[in-house]
Parts: sequence; C-alpha cells; structure tokens
Amino acid sequence: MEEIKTFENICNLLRNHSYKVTPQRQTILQTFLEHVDRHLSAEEVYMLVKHQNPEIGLATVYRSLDILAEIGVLLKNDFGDGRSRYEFSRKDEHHHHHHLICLRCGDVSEFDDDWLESLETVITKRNHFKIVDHDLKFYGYCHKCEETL
Amino acid sequence: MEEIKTFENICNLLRNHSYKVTPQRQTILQTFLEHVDRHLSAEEVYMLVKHQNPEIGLATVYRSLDILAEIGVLLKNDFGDGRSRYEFSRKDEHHHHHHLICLRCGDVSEFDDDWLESLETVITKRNHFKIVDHDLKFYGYCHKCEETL
DNA sequence: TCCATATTTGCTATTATATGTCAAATGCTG
DNA sequence: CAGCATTTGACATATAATAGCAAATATGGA
Ligand SMILES: [Zn+2]
Ligand SMILES: [Zn+2]
Ligand SMILES: [Zn+2]
Ligand SMILES: [Zn+2]
Repeated sequence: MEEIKTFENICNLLRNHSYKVTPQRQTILQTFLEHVDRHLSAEEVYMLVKHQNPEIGLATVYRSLDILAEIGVLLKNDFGDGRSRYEFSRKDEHHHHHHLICLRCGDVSEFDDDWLESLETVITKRNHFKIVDHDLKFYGYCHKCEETL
Repeated sequence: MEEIKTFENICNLLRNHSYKVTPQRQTILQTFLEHVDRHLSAEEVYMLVKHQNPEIGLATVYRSLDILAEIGVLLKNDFGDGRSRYEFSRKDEHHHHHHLICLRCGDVSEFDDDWLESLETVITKRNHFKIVDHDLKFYGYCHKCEETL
C-alpha cells in the first residue's frame, strides 16, 4: 500500500521521517517532478535549482538528494561516469528497472525485466549468497548515434 | 586463437604494443599472477608491490594498470566502493563473468552465465539499442556474514 | 501568534581517487 | 655501446563528495 508520490505526499513523507520541509528541499523536489524522465547528477540539479533559488548551496543539494534517496523518493544510480545520478523513483518498484547507457552521447534509456528474479534464486542456492539487490547495465549505442556513426 | 597468459607471453604482448617491459611493470604483473583470485584496487596493488620494490610510485601503478587493461590482460571493475578494482582476465572471456558483492565484508565472489546474451538480442530489437557490453552485479551477504548477522 | 530549540543552510576546508606535468632515469633498436 | 623515445617518480592539480561550524530557520508547544 504505497502512496502516489505527489509533491504534497513527499512533503509529508519528509515530516514523517522528522525532516523539515525547507524551501530548498521543495525546490529540489519540484525540479525532479519537472524532469521525471531524466537521470540528473547533483551538479546538474544544482544548476537547475539555482534558476529558481540562486542562494542555494551545493552542499545542500547533496544533502537533500541523500535524504530523498534514503526515504525512497529518489533512486541513486552509478552509470560509470564518475558521478551519482538520481531519478524519481516510481511507485511499486520492488525490483527497479535497468538502464541502457549510450557510450557516445551518454543518453540513458530504460527497460523493465523480471527475468533476474529467477536467476537470483539459482545463485542464492548455488553460491550460498543472500541477494538483496542487483544492478544491471547495458552499454552500447543508441538508435541516433548508431545511425550517424 | 588466444595465447595463454603466462608472464612471458604478457611481456611479449607489451612489446607487441610498443610498450617497454620495465621492472615496475614486471613487479605489478607478478603481483597479479600471485593473486589471480583477488579484485585489487590501485592502492592495494601499490602496497603489495612496494614490498618487492619500495621505490615504485603510485602514479606508475595507475599507469601500468591502465596499459594492462588496454591490452586485455586485466579487467577494470567498478563495484561501487569508489575505486576501480582490477583482476587478471581469463582467456576466452568473450563475455566476462559477473560478481556477487558482500555488503558487509566487501568480499567479491563470481559466477558465469551466458544467459544475458539472449536478453541482449531482445533488447536490441525492442529498444533500438546496439549493445556492446554489459555489467551485472548482485549485492547481498556472503555465506560467512549471513551466518553471523 | 510567538518562542524556544533542534535542524538546516551556506560557506569553507578537507578527503579521496585519479590524472597532468616535467626533469631525470632507463629500456630498446640499430 | 650509443642515441633516443619512453617511462618513472615526485609533486601539483582535478573532480566528486563530505565534514565543520556559525548563522538562519522550520516546527511543535505555550
Ligand atoms: Zn547516443
Ligand atoms: Zn532510470
Ligand atoms: Zn561477507
Ligand atoms: Zn571477477
């Protein structure tokens, strides 16, 4: 029974975790709501929120992203480009989606797949390893880049 | 038709790529041959090689690892702990193995699976994405840590 | 509504991994 | 063995992220 992640619900989620709802956190939240399809780095978020609030500090952005990831609002990804990238997490993602990363333009597309779950069962038994999470990435060339190669 | 990766063969491989076979590179190579089962970071390699050659510099280690990865002797991995980890690459690994990473002790075990290849075909067609590489990691708890939790 | 206080912010300094610079040292080819 | 391009090691630099701290502020209770 998961709430839909509207702006107001997330503010309440913050309060429920005894985090304060500050203007900075609201601005950052709005930024993600306006870019649900993106995978933003902290620096990129910083640039975007400065338009709405030029006073905001970079450390605040990092801290806010940490908190939003901790309470399940954002997902923190590592696409191998040396910085963490955050995205708005959909509701009901008990096993999150995976990513296709273009080696040329850096574009990130997505796909869902439940196949990994059956593989997890096999691995747990064969390797005596209790799996709690997985991370699958495909590197290659997106349609646009493949054409103009 | 791939050569078996002995010390001598790798030295020749260096020469074939017009890289010089220096004592430092030999020491680093030996270190990996003595730890074929490990996934070493640059800093760890640095510590190990200093026993045999205390004069060696950290930058040299980084540069050597880069070169050895470039010519296919080492594999460079990212296990999400903030540093790259290198391992001796087996011969005939057209599609490399995957990793089970313990969230408690950091131990890395491995498993092979060709099962992703069929998934790649599906993804290529469905998402118009030309896959050239993939990266699959499982996070969880190894047998030892699971017992003493 | 206003106050008290613990949280949060923004600035700066710091950490950690990795790379760039460059003179001195050194493998390699002839 | 000589000549030279490559490589080394020391140091400086780059970049992402975190830590420390005084000033500002959101929030629950009076
Ligand atoms: Zn692309
Ligand atoms: Zn995504
Ligand atoms: Zn463990
Ligand atoms: Zn491995």
